[in-house]
Amino acid sequence: MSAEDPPAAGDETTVRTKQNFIQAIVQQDIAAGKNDGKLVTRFPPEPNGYLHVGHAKAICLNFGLAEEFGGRCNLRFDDTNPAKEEQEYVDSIQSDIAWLGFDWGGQELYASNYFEQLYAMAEQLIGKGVAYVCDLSPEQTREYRGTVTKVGTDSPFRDRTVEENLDYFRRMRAGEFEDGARTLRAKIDMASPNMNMRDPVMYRILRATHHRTGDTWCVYPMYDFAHGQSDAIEGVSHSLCTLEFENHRPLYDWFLDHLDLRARPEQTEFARLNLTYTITSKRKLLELVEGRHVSGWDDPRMPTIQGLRRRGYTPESVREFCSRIGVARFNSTVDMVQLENALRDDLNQRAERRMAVLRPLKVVIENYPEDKLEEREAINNPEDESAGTRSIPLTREIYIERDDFREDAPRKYFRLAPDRDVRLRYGYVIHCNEVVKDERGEVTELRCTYLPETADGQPPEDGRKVKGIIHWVSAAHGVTAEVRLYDHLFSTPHPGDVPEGGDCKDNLNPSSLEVLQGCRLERGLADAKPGDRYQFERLGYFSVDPIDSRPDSLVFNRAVSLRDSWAKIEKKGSKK
RNA sequence: UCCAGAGUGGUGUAGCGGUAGCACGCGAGGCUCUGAACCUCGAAGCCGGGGUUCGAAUCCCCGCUCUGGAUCCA
Repeated sequence: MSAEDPPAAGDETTVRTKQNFIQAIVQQDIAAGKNDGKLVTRFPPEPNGYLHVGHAKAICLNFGLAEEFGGRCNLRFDDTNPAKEEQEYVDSIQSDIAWLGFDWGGQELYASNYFEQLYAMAEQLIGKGVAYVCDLSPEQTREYRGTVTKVGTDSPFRDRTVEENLDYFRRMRAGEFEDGARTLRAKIDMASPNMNMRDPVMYRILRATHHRTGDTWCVYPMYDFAHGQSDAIEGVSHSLCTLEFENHRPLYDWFLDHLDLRARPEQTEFARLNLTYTITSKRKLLELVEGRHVSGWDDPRMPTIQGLRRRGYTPESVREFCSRIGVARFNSTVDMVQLENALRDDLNQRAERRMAVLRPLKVVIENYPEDKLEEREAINNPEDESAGTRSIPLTREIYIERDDFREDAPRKYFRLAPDRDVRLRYGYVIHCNEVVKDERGEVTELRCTYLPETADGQPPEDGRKVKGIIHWVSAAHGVTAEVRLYDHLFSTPHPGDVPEGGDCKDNLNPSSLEVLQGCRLERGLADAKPGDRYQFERLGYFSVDPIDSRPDSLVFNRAVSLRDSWAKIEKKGSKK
């Protein structure tokens, strides 16, 4: 580059990297020397369900920040409610995070690790006179709390002495009282406009076997009493959570203020991810699984990490998606095509091309000798020369896609039709002479002739223009497989928007799954291994189902179709 | 009704007092042995009203709308 050259548009010195508001906060805090200039974040799932794409956003945020600023991100299971939590979920969550490509240092943490310390903190607050044991029943507690518009009423047990509270709390731990008989509450303000500050419960009595601590405890801390202190214990500097915890921040800070903790984590909230045509609610996803509307948490139609994984998504594409959608404080719904495009962009670069005919229609090339077999050279990936080439056999009888033939070709349709031409990808131009039908009038076979001079992309001698190019598979050499096509799980963009008494399940898309048998794949695909991904030319990206596929009966999942501008044209035409 | 938060093209996101940018989507064209990819061009936006200022998406005030908040859930 000569000295006169203007700086390139992408010049690093001229482009300020765009950052989201949390990156900005972190950068400022580090510059200001907060937490000795060290960033520590955490991802704190409750092990009571499978992770979904919304969690992926939080994971990418927390782990991504740690990577970017040379900090650390802890994986901490928020396991303070033994009634709901299970080891199975712990395992799946770890597997999902690892799949996404993040590293928590091999050492997962648990809020339950801190039960003893949290208990001591509770006694400390009792000692300070800011926590008390309350004998109100759950129902009474609710009544005394008031409503959003009506202030609460002080509990009659609010003014017990420190000694009395300590005694009761120790006996709670010792198991002297029934489940639900007493609670430990923070003495804050029953008239606070923030409901979370109306003497929130810190501990409840609950006899349930905990997945880690077994039966050693019968009192368990509530989320609010566990989360901030767990952050502090771990030296977390930035505690990122979703918007619905905004009203909890004063309480988060209150506990920290009243305990003598060295570290001072800071909670910042961001908007959770919503995606069109699906739901990101653990509860509702569970309903779909339990109601058998899907085959399981890993059904390829599910927005769970396991579902995306099985469908054929790459971890890179999910991370790229998370980076594209950004992070903000505004509740928003991201268009599903964003996710799909992230996958397309990734696989377009990396996936090898193959030919596959999903709905086969036999074509006999009448002037092609029966015993003739040509090996045609095909490019494995036009985006990556190093992927090389392969050879595919061409014979007299082949299969083409039913959709690539129309008896009555609409305007602008430039594939095969009676007395029309089309090019076989990597092969010759063929001309359709005759349409063979069965007694029901259904097209069963096409009789065609090929133009020998049109090999290697050469045009027909008579100057005819052939615009259409279609994929095909030799009838004698293809392998048969099952292919599963997926569409949106819900038929409406905002399935959660339902009228009173409605249910998002009313919006389920009845044709979200289409199973195709007898698909014909190019011969080399016989060796495809579970999880392998390919672009089936002109169709989309497909991967071998890791659960149901067998070497002798392959099952492919369509992860995402290719963009289809013909479908768009046709749709537009039919509207007019 | 009370508290908290948020409103920038269709969607998502930058901008932090000085000509409103990016991505996807959309439209038009080009290229192409994938109607893909790629390239070019284009349409489209600061919730409303007042103020402060030479100058406001940005600061102030008043509205409007949306989201969240009453589990011994997280």
